[in-house]
Amino acid sequence: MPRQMSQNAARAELLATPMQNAGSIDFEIIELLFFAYRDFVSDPDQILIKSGFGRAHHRVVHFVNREPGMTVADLLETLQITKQSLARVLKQLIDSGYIHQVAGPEDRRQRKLYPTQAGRDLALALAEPQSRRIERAFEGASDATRESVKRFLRGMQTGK
Amino acid sequence: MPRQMSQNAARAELLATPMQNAGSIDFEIIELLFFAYRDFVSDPDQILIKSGFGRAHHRVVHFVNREPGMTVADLLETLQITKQSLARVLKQLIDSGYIHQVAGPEDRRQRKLYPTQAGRDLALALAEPQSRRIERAFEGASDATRESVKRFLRGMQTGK
DNA sequence: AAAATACGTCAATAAAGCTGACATATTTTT
DNA sequence: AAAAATATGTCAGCTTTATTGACGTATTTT
Repeated sequence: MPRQMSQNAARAELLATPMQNAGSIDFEIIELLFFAYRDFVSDPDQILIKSGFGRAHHRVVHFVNREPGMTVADLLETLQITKQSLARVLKQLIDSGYIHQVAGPEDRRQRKLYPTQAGRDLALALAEPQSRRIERAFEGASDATRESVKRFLRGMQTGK
Repeated sequence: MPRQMSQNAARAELLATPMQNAGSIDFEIIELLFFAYRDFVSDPDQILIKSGFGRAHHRVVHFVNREPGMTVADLLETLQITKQSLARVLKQLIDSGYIHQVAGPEDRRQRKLYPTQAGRDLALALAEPQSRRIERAFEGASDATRESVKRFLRGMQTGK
């Protein structure tokens, strides 16, 4: 009987109705973004496990390859993490020969970051399955549709 | 002179050319997805810090609200994490009164999960800024465009 | 009665982030 | 020239979120 009562008391507070698209909130697209990104990063994650690297290494290798010569400060800004968080990951990539540092030619305090050939190869290998997944998602889509998706994704950024 | 030489040796391996859209790989959209998701989760993150919760709690609260009565196994499948990872987060949410468990009516081994009113309120509060951001990204877009974006995001999922 | 299932939990570990503090080299400002 | 600011590196300690492996309990299925 006491157990029965506490169960009833609890049940009284519970909501059994699904939270649905209400009050102008589109829960469906919120979930779609979650699932899309979850699977999007799962591809490179599998590859990275073999090298002993993680998602953080992927991001660094990617952006340094996209913009060789970027500084540590640029990278911090892009990734929106702290200097100390980046330090460990960056050091491992430098020690492993994927990234090199060069003192800035004008401002010698700066450390400009460049990929090695191994770093370029790694970045390409990681991008490939992601690219395949994106192509699959775009299958049959027009150029206009592709542009619409890109415009949407750009609009999702805070900096715009 | 030795310093000069080692610098030259290093420079020989470096790649100064940006990794651009080549070999059918669209790096731009890969980055757009990264930035879009980075900012998309930053909104709820700010709110969650106040409650002492994290991103993991958000995901659990969201899905339990979306599908009240889902089991622990359902949640593990959805989030694609391990039972032990979920355990701590779920326990905290139950102890804090955001989620309740009820033994399954047919299969009493199951623990069906339901939000409390506080849990529903939290899920809504977290979804609101995300919804605003999505609306901003869709500003001026047609219904057809919105559908195209959703179709793309669906296509990004492994399970499809 | 035995096996499988759903869940909970203990222990140990790792990756990735954080804050704060401080050091060094270099450039800019006063 | 001296002082302040900047770019980077590093030390130490901490937190969150995840992992694997092992084991226990209740319940259902075989």
